[in-house]
Amino acid sequence: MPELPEVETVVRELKSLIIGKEILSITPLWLKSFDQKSKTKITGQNVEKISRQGKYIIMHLTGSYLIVHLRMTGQMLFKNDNTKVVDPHIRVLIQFTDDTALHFKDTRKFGRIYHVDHPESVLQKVGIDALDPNLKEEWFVSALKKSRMNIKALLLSQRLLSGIGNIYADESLFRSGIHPGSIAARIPGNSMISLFNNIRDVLTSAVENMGSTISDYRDSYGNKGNNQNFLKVYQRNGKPCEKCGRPILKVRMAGRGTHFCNKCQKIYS
DNA sequence: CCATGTACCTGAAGGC
DNA sequence: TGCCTTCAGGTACATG
Repeated sequence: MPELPEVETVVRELKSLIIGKEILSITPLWLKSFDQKSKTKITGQNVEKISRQGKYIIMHLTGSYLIVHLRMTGQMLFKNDNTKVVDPHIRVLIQFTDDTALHFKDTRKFGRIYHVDHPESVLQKVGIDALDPNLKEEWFVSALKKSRMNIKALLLSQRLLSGIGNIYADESLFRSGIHPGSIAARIPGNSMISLFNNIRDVLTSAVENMGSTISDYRDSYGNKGNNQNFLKVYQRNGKPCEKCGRPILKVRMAGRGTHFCNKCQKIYS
C-alpha cells in the first residue's frame, strides 16, 4: 500500500509521538513479521531519532535500529491505552514504559519489522530517496540515459530512486506525457527533466495531503489520507483524461496494473 | 542486463 | 447463497 508520501506521513507523526520513549518490550504475534537480526536487548533502549529512506521507516534506538517496511497493508498505529490487543491483524506489539504502544497491523503479513545493528544490512540495495534535497536533475537524466529498462519498471525498482510505487509512478508519467512502456534511454532529455520535476511535485503534494488511501492505508492515528481525491490516472480507467477527454486505459505492465492516456503520453521505444 | 512468473498472504468484489 | 477467479499502495527470487 504505502509509498513515499504515506510513509513520510507516518514518520512525521511518529516523530511527535514516540521520540524519547523507552521501550518496555516488543512482542511478535506473527513470527515472520519480526526479523530479529541484532543481539542487543531492546528493553531499556530509547527511541532517539526517526528517519526514512524510500518506503522504509528507520527508528534509531540507543544501541540498535528498528526498521519497518509496511509493504501492502502495514500500519503503525499509536495507542495511548496500552491495555489489550483486540484487532486480530496486529502482528507486532511495541510497548513503551509509559503505558503507550505501537501496534503493527498488517492484514496480508507482507510487512516486516527488522531489528538490526546497522541500517545498511537492510537498506543496502535501496536507491537514494526520491525527495532527497541533494538530488540533481542532471544526475537523473544521465542515469536514465544508461538504462534500457521500461520506464515504469525502472521507477518501481527502487534501485535508482526509492519511494515511488504504483500510484505515483503512473501519476508522474502522466504529468510528464511519457507512456509507461517507453524505454528509459529513448526518452527525450527535456521529458526526462520534466519527469524528474513531476516525480518531486507529485510526491510533495501527496505528502501535503497526508498520502493516498485506496483501501488499507491509515496514518498512526488511524486516519485516512486525502490525496486519493487528486489522482489523475490511477484507478481512473474508463474515465475521461483531464487533458484530452479520451478514456484512461489500464494494462498490465511490469506485473502491475498501469494507468495512462494513450494520446497524451508518448511512447519512446 | 532485462522481462516474466511465482511466492508470500488476506479479503473484497464480480461472474456464474 | 455459494463457489471460483481476479485483483490489490510491494518486493525477493528463479528462470529464460
